[in-house]
Amino acid sequence: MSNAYNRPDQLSPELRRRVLETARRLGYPGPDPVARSLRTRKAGAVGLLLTENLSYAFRDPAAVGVLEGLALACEDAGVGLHLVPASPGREDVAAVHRAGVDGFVVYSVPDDDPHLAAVMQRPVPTVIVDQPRIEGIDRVGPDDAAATTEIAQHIVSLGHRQVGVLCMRLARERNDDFVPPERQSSAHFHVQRIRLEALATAFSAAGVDWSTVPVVERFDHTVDDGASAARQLLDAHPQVTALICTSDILALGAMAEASRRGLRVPADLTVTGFDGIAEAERAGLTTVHQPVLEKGKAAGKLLLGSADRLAPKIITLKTELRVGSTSGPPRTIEQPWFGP
Amino acid sequence: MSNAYNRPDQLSPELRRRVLETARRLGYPGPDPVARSLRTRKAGAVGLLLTENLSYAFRDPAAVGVLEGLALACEDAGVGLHLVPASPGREDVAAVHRAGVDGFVVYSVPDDDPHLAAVMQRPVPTVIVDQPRIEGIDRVGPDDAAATTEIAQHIVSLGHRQVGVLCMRLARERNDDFVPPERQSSAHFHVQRIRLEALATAFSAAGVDWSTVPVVERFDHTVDDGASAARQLLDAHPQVTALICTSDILALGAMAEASRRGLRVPADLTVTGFDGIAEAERAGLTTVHQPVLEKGKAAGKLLLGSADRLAPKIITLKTELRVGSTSGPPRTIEQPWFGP
DNA sequence: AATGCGTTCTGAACCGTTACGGTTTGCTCA
DNA sequence: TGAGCAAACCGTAACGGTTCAGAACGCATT
Repeated sequence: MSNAYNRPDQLSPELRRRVLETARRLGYPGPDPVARSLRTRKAGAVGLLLTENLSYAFRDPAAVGVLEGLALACEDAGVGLHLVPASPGREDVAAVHRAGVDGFVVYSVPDDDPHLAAVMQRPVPTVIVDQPRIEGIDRVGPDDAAATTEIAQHIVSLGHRQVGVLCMRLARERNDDFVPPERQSSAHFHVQRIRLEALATAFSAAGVDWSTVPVVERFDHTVDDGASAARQLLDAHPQVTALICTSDILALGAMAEASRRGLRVPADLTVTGFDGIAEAERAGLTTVHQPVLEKGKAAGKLLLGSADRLAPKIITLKTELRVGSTSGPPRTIEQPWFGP
Repeated sequence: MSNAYNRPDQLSPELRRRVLETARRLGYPGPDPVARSLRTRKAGAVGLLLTENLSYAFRDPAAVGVLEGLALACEDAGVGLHLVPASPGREDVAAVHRAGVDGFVVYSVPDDDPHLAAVMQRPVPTVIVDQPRIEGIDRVGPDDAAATTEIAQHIVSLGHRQVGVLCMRLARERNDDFVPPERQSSAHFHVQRIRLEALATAFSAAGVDWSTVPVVERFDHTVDDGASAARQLLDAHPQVTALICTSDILALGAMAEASRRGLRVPADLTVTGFDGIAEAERAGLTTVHQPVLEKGKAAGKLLLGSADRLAPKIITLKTELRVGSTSGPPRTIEQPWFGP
């Protein structure tokens, strides 16, 4: 039976024909994939865990890039891609347990997420993209600290000393507001924490007191949120000359807000992003480009090829600072009352 | 064992504790999802078949909307979404057979696709989104003929008689060129065929000889392809006053090409789209809006709730003609040599 | 003490497939 | 004619759960 379908060489064409013919007559729909999976111990699918409304996942070009790369790798290997439902609010981990997959790719998840814990319990290989970084688990992502340092030094070298930061979600609890120092250092979203730390280090080295640098956080990740974050920051700190954003999406929002206020970029305000999405490129945004498609592809290949590997593998992706037309020297502050 | 995990009420807390304790000591990773699926005959996932490079699927906002809606429905039901690898070129149908899913959603597939045939052979419920329309199978989608007729009548009533059409892929074989009549009527992509037929009918009724109307096809579905299609059409038929596109993406490309040529929209050229994606809305495109998110959601709900339903269900979505700033009366043709 | 009843616990059957190894068949060659 | 051997065929045992029937047990009632 099985042979007739999967191993034509094991039986004569005549028998095969007969078997298939009667199978058809009996209305046999072909081998059951689940039973096959049980027997062969291969599910033929990789699971993708991302704790995020799928809505946002699909809307964020960087996330789409990763997804696309992963899908490409799966396609090559002929395995399916199983999206595990795990929206931020949901504590129900059953979906992770239920998923019939040969491995998991974890993307953009806070390090204290229960879904992550559930994944780690499953006896299948796991690859983490970007975050969180966990000891002994395969990981693919850029060197966020180095890349962020590069961008910070670019800003510093232009002469900026009054800067502000727009960042993405730092923890599972929503905080659409300024970020106190302890929340920065205890952020559960690893990538954001690393980037903030790198900024702190770089600016401190340049003589800027980091505790005076305003950092505004947004839970959701849309251009509009970037704009509102910029508004909140600039309302409270109109003296800042550069807005460093931890993503291009936020940066695009910041630019929209700048133009709304009549601020010229970069003459009045420098804006930088992170990721290097196409839209940012078109807008001439100064940003750090990272190869998102490659990231997803690498994750898929790593996972699919991870059979009987001993040491965990870490893949660090190349990033590149791309200086666009949104960064320049700070405006000279007119101080007429101190004038000659 | 099983009870300890899934039916705590069936045994004493003491025994449950002991069972779980020894399970942990033995390093038991929890019930195997595949074995469970085999026994319960529920895979806990729905398959999504779309014969398209995932790349394009993710790039097309209309497709993303459908995907998102479907993901939402899956999330609600706590089931996974299994993306079946099936790029256009690939004849390998094994992935469909291998997928451990409780049902399939088929989206944007030509009616002669082998993957579709494979899906139909599987003894699980299937829902088709948009196309192809198949007798006896659940379907969710708009009334393409009616919506297209509406837009055609809009164009006609504005006074246009010299029109051109830009359409998406009509068959599995690539044809980035003008479309002869027989290819139009035999198109394997049902939605495109219906729309072309509706246009033919509407314009014929308005006294336009459809066989003289140029139709240009593009295999890939990007803004750039829309632009190149418009270029090809306008180069050969500079007299057309309206470009009807079967998708917003193509229409956006057409507008880009119009501006490249120095044609004012709508003064010199009317452009219309189809879908009502956000980007089109922003551009003020005259288009037919369809609720893509609802479409995906409806498909998911239909599939998940299709147990023991007898008659196939057809859900027809509301569409709405949205007249924007890209359609207007045709330019008056200057014919100096026939002047008074 | 025997009976009845309700709860907790145990064991075996079953889900549909593939892997494995043993048996049959058919052929060649001494 | 029969040994030797390869190809073709077939039967059976897992894979790891869930389910369900019935055994064992504890307690109250007759």
